Amino acid sequence: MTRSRAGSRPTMRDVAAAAGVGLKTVSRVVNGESGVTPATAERVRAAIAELGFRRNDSARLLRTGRTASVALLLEDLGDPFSSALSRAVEEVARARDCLLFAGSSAEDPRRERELALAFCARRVDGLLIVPAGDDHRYLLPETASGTPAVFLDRPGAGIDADAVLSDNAVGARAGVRHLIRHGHRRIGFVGDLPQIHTSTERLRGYREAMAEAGLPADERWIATGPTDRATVARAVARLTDGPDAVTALLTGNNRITLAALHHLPTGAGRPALVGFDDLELADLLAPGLTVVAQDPAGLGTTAARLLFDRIDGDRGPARRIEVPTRLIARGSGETPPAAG
Amino acid sequence: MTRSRAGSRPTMRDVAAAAGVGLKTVSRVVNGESGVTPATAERVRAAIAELGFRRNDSARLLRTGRTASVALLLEDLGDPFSSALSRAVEEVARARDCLLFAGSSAEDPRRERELALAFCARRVDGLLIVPAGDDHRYLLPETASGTPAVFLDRPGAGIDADAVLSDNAVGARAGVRHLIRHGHRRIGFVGDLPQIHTSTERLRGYREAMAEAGLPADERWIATGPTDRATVARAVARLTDGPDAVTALLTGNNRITLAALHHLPTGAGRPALVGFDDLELADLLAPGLTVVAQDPAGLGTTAARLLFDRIDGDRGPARRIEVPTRLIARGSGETPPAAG
DNA sequence: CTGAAAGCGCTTACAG
DNA sequence: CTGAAAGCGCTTACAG
Repeated sequence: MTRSRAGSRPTMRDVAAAAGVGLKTVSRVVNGESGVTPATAERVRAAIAELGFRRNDSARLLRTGRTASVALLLEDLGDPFSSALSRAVEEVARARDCLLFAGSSAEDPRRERELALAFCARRVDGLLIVPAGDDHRYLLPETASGTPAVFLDRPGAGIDADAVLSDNAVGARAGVRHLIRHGHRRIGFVGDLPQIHTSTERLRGYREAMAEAGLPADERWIATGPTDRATVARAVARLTDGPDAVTALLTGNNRITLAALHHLPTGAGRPALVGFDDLELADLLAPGLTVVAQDPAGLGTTAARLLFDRIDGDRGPARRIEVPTRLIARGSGETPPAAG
Repeated sequence: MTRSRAGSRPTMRDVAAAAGVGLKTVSRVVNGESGVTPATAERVRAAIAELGFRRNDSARLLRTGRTASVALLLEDLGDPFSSALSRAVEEVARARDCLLFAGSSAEDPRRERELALAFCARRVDGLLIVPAGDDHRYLLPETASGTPAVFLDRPGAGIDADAVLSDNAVGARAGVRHLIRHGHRRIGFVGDLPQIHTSTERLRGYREAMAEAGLPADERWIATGPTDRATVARAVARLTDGPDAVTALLTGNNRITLAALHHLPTGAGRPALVGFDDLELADLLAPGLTVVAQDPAGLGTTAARLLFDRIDGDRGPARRIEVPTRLIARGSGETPPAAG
């Protein structure tokens, strides 16, 4: 080994010296450019192998002006929704030889901002954001400087940017219609905090379905708030108790559905249930869990494609794309209303 | 706006010109270094605000020699195990102001290699790998050049590197002991392909538990192979049928457990079941699913800490750390053997 | 076919 | 307190 300094990596300059050629010739060989005699190329390749040289892409990209990377900012990289979405984004990025930075905001707006700006400082080619905060004006200088951003799952606020969303209202409406079709009239909705966009949209779908069927949507049948187990348990208990108790429930997301499943009575007295978001094992429960399934992979793929269109120079007006949800009937949403 | 060129980002040089100061003074203000009069600093800050300047960290890091990023190479970013692991790694990285590249090998050794080398070419400070291939000599030049690698879930091959693994044999042994304790004597094992390290280790644990209880481990009770639904269904049918049918099963991973749950008879005739890997909703099944749970977050945290120790200069011999698994009894593993 | 010079956007080492 | 020069490891634009 003729390494200049041990522990530090050889550079093109080292290779050039070892092969007795100019820097540019090494660059030509490394990049497969034409105009190098086979003999010279061979000498260069030998030097590369001997030194264990690998081109520093960070340096190359600095010169080139792009970074061949995009950033994906999620709520929580560890939840199934985020991870299915990430996987789809990765696949699109990969087809473009683009690497992926990933990070979680942990639902903290300040952390979202810090991470997003850190990615911008690295000069990622584009940004995919599942927003936690409700003010994204901090991104205005970045998008104005040419770093496109696409919002996912929820729209950005205070910024005119692309957004790729589930058709939340349509999906919730479909879920409630399904319950109505199975004979339910008193249907409850348990949702997330009202300041969350998806929560509001799903509640809107619930109201629309009730209205179009000529059913009242009694405010006592609607509960929105934190989604921890205890709070949801109380909400479920309230809605399913007393003379005006609901006979069916639409639960507004994954966590709420899980909490409800734990606290709902089992057996004949159990209200019908449709959950928003699919769950692993949902088909193995008894009865199987009927859900309005989102398509996280579809969201990821759509958003990533849109982002790359922007990176490629699409300057059209901001778009909002809705990705369809799908009702999957498995049993829990098809039980008839209990007598009463 | 006095931007030099629209669409392209302002640089420190632009800021310096706008503020009428030298480049180095801008650098001082941006980095919060001392030795700038308040008045000068104020002029610089005004120029920064007016131009919408944000320091290019990629350029800074090129000069500095590190990249403040690590790469996480998973089997599939979209599966729950990977995503829980990623989340833990991210948290450790974040505490070090380090960004995270993430990628999936999709269990393709060639893709693993491509991605790993692409990360090395970006000069990540370190590499975390859940290996797909069984030959990692391609990494030798990289680790020799000072990019540390830590293997996760399975050890690397052909390279003397750190590895952080689940205590697979111990966990499987605990699962089988649990079944024995509940009266089972004929216990089956359905595992992944024998060339997979975790599969072999879990099978070893199974054999150890049988041996220490003085029970035969009839080869007809052991099935290893692909983990698609159909293959597992056939294996389960074979093991649970006939006069020598097993009364209990240890399923060697998540996918196998799911397939088994779909194909096992329900009700009284169902064999007892312990699954390796926990599943969401496992406690809502009837009976609840008894599992040997891995600790993906623990794996991620441990591996990330080890990696940063290496990045910080720890040159000690390669370590192998085993992260404990945990038996969670929920019902399916506590049913007594069916008469016969 | 080959290579010296300049530059990507910063920081480092140094001089005033 | 301030800044001009050199350099991180490459590519670009150009000249031989």
